[in-house]
Amino acid sequence: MSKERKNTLRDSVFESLKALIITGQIPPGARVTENDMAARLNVSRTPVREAFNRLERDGLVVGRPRQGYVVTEFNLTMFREAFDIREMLDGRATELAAANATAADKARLRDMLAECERLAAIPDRSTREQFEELQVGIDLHRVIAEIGGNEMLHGMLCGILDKCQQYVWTELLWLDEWQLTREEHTGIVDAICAGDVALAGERARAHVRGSRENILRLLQAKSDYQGFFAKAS
Amino acid sequence: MSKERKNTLRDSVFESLKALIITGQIPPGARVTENDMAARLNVSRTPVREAFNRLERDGLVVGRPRQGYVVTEFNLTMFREAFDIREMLDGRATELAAANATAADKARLRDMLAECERLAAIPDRSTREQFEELQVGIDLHRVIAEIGGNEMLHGMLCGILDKCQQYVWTELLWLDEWQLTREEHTGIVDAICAGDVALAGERARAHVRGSRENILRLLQAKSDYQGFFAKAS
DNA sequence: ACACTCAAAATTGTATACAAATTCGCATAC
DNA sequence: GTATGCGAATTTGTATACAATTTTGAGTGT
Repeated sequence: MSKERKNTLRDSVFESLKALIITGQIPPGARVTENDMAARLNVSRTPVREAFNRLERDGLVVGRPRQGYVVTEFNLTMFREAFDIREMLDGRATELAAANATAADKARLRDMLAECERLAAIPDRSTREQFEELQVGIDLHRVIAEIGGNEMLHGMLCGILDKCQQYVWTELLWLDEWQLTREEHTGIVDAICAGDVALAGERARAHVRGSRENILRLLQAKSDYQGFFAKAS
Repeated sequence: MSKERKNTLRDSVFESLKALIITGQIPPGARVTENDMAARLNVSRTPVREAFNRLERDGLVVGRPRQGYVVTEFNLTMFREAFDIREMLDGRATELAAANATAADKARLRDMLAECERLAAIPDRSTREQFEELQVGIDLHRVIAEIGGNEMLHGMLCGILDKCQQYVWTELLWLDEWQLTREEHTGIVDAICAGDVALAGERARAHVRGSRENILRLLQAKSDYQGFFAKAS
């Protein structure tokens, strides 16, 4: 049991599995069985099974009756769907954040930006440090949604961001574009701090659109992306 | 086992419980235990337990460790949150439907409108028939999202609509306003059939906004709504 | 060499047994 | 009469046993 963040085994198994999937350590298309995971995490099948249920509900795995579970494979269509939704949710959440952010909230966002800059300034950084910057950058959006105050919206956006994180990290994408991402994040936080609701929302939406187009362009530039993306079923 | 729509007990238990909750037969705030439900549905605790997990993930029940589950209580804040999100999702889904609907899709929507009209024309209709009209009216939105083609958006909207259906039906609301609802639904379907993306989206958003304001007004007119709505925690 | 059959293995679906934690009530002390 | 403490009952958390179904592969017949 490498991670035990929650009280119940079910929750810790869920978090462990989600992390393994989102970070690509268990790649899309990989078959995962209850027994394997139970043995790997030193627990019985029961909590593993319940974790699988939640993962399936979150769209991270798909399971067919009596045939086992497979980490969700994604194709360009699903990618576009996710980013289309994320544009709406992220835009709205950012508007709410601009309307509601307290001084403490603003400081928290600035701290996260500073952490990104710090990680970016490390020369010849490792994959681990690159992943951390990606993580903080995505967490920024989660925190913005939290600040916005709509709990339901926050929860939905977190689910979408999990998928986006998996997409991006599994493909190890756009390492040269992170500078642009940091600038856009700064612009969003600036607008939130200024309390400019419309500007913050539009910058967030533009940021998501830009990320989507950027990633799509890079994916199509990769001649072998067919190997990563599942064939459309 | 009154309903067995799926292959697995877990799914049928989930559907049964969801129906009981959405229709208010198990009201918000009611305590539900695994043993009770297992006995009531003549199954063991295991499938009941897994159904509870999914219900909790969908926000229909809340469970605290070793304390049991309670049907989610809702307050005005959560109501506003849900309708705020629904306005976005429903609007976008309707735009997509207007862009993608085939002739068969359009016929299907028209059929659903006709069914609403038929149910509305019944004189002195029973609660059962009123519920059916509500059901078809909400299913109309589900079908529109399905036609839109964004699977992820469809799934998210269905979850929100479950909550909205519970809100509305539990409160037995706005029986006199159904005529207006039918007219708005007709306007939405008309725009979809005409392929007018912008108009369809705007009509859908206006419809959701109108429903929200309408329900809020009626709720606040009820002097005793405090008895139905939980105190803000 | 290929196809077909059947049995065994793998895997999930369900039930049940037990453990741990919380809640509730009753008895007792003051 | 009230408060406190302890134990029984309730309820979920976890593990394990068994059932049902699908897949796989070996073996045989042509």
